[in-house]
Amino acid sequence: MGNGEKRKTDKNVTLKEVAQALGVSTMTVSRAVNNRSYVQESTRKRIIDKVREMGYTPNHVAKSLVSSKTYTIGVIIPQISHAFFPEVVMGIEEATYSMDYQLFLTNSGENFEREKKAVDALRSKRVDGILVSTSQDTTDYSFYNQLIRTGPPLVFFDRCIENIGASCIGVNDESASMQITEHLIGHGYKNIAHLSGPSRVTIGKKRLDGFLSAMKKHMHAVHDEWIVESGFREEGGFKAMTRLLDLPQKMRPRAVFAVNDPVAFGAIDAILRRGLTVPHDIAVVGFTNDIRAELISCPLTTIHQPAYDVGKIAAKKLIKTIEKLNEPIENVEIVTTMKIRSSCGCS
Amino acid sequence: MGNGEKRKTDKNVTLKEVAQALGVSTMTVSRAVNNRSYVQESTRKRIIDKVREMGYTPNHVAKSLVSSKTYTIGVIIPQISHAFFPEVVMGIEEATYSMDYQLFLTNSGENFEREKKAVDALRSKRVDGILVSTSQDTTDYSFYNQLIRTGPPLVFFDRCIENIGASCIGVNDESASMQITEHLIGHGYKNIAHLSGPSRVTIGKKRLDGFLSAMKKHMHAVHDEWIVESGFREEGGFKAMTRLLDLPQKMRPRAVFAVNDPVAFGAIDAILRRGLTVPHDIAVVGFTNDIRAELISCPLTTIHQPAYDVGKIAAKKLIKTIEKLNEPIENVEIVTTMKIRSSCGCS
DNA sequence: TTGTACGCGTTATCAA
DNA sequence: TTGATAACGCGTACAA
Repeated sequence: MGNGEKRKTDKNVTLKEVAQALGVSTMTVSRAVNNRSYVQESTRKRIIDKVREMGYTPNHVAKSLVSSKTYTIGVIIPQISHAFFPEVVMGIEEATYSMDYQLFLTNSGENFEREKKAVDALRSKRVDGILVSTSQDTTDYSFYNQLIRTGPPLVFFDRCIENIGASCIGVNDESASMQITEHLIGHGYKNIAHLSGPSRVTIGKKRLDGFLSAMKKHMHAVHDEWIVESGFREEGGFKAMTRLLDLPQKMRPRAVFAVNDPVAFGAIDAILRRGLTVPHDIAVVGFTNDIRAELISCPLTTIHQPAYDVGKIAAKKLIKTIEKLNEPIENVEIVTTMKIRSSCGCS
Repeated sequence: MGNGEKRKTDKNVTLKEVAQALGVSTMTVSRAVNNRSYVQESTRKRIIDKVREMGYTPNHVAKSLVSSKTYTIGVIIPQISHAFFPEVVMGIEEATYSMDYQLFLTNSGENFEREKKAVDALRSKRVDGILVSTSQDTTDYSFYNQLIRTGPPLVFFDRCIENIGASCIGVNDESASMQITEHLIGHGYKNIAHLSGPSRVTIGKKRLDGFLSAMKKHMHAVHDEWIVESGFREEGGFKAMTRLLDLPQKMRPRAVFAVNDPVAFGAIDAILRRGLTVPHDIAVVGFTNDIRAELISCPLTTIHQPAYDVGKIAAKKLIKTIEKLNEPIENVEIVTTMKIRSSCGCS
C-alpha cells in the first residue's frame, strides 16, 4: 500500500494570499475579482491571472456572513416518490438556476416532525427563503405562524396553509374537482364517492369542496359513507376503496373521484382484486395526471396539474419576495386541464 | 394601502445578544448551547431559557467560517426528468438526513457547461463534498482531474469517470447487458442491434461492451449499422430506431437492446409508427426498469437498477470520505436483476 | 486608484 | 467554571 500520492492541498486560496503573492492589498484583489470600478486595467489583469493560477474561488460562506445573504433557498417536499414533486422540483431548479440561487432539497416524508427539523436546519443554514408543501400530518399552524413572523420569506406550493401571511402557488383545485365531478354526472353517474385527502390539508379540503358543490348543484345525495379519507398514497387509496367495496351492495358507489392519481391507482387495484372491472362496474377518476395515468390498462381520466409551472412560479415568487421590499402576498391558482380517458367510461 | 402590519424583525438573535441579556460572556452561552462541559448547571439552565425566549438559532454560516465545514454536500444530476434520478435523489436524501447533512440539488440538463458552472457554485458555497453523475456531453476529463486534485471529496454515481481518483457507485452494467443480450440470444434472436449511449460516458461504453461480448461469445455477427448512438433520451431512441428501420429489409435487426428505458420507449414509438409491432416484428429490451416499463401496452423486458440504493450508498460513501482520513477509493457495482416481460417475445 | 481598520457570528485558546 | 482575545474570509467605509 505504498502511498505515493500527493497530499491534497486542503486549504482554499484566499483573497489575502493572492494579494500577498502580488504585493497589493486584499481590497484591490477583492475589487478586481468582483469587477468593481477603480481598479487600473493593468493591475486588474495581473490579479485575474494570478487568481486563475492559484485557483482562487470566492468563499461564499464568508461573503454571506458579512452580507447576511446566502443566495440559497430551502425546499421542503412531502414525498419525493410521488411523481408530481420531482417535476415541481425541476421547475424550481430552473428558476433558481436562472436567478443564481442554490437550492437545498429536503423531504419530510409526510411527517410533520421531520418537516419542522428541516425548517430548523434550513434556518440555521440561513437560507434566504423557504418553499414548502406541507406534509399530510401538518396540523400545528402556530409553527408556521411563528415562522412567517420571525423567519425568512416563505412561499407555500401545492399544499398550502392559507391566510396565514404567506403566498400560495397551487392550482384551481376546487373548480377542477367540480369540473371532473360534473363530467361524471354529465355521463349519468349519480352515486359517486370521494376518496379524500386529509381535510386539514388545503388541497384535500378544496377537492372535497369541489366534489360536494358539484353533487349539490345537481342534487345528488352524498352519503357519509361515500367520503372516505385516504391520504395521498396508493396504500391509502387501496384501503379506502376496500371500505367502499365492503358496503352493502345497494350502498356501493357507481363511480369514484380520488383526491389524486396515486390514490386512484390504489383504488383501481382494490377494485380489480375483487374481480370487478373499471369502468364497467365502478368508474374511477383522479387528479394529478401522473406519468402512469395514461399507461395503465384502463387509462385514467384525471386533471392535469402543470407541476413544472407550479415549481417555477413558486420559486420566482419566493425570490421576488426575497429581493423586493413589498412584494404582495398572493394566492396563485394555475389553471389545470381535464384529461378524459377510459377509466370514467365516458368515451 | 394602509400598512398596519408589524415590520418583520429581520435580524437574527446572536450569541452575544443572549449573553448581554444575561450579563455573561458569549463563550459561556456558546458552551451552554453546544452542550459542552464546564458550565454550571444553574447558569446552563438560565441560558437555555433565555435562548428559547429570545428565539436564538445558531448561525451555521458563522460556524462554517471558523470550522471550514458546512455539513453540506452538492449533488449534480444530468436529467431530473428521467425517473431514475429522482429515485437516486431519494436515496441520497435519506442518507444525508440520517447523517445530518444538507443537500444542494443541481441539474446539468445533460449540458457540460452547466455542469461546470454547478461545480463552481458548489465549491464557492464550500460544500464538504460533491456527488456527480456526468452529463452526456462531458468530455473534458481534465476538468474533473483538477477538481479531484484540488477540490472537495467527490464521488461519482451511475455515470462515472473511472480511474481518475474518485469512487464510483454504479451497477453491474457490463454483466447485466451481457445477461439481457444472452437472454435474447437464448430465445433464438441472432440479428440484434444496440441503441447505444454516448461511448464516452461509462455506462454507455459498458453496456455496449456487454452487448458485444455476448454477441461474440455466441458468434453472432454485429454489423456496424447495428450500433447506433442514441443518447439517453426518448427522442434519441426514436431517431436511432428510425435509422435502423430505414435500413434495407435484409439488414434490419430482429431485436434491439436499448441503452436505457427512455431510449427503448422512443424506439418502440418509432416501430409502432411504422405499423410494425413489438415483439412480433422487432423485439425490444431496455435497461433501468423505469416506472413505465411494466405499464406500456407491451411491457418492457429490462434490467432493474436499484436507484434508491445507488443514491444511498453513494451519499454514504461520500460522507465517509469526508469524515475519515483514509477512506479508500472504490468502484462499487450494485447488483441488478432482469425483469422479463413481453417486449422481448420470450414468454 | 489603492490601502487600512473594523465588523459579520462563532469557536479555540489561554488566562483568570 | 468563566471570560478576553484572536481568527475564520470578506466587504464597507473611510483615509491616503
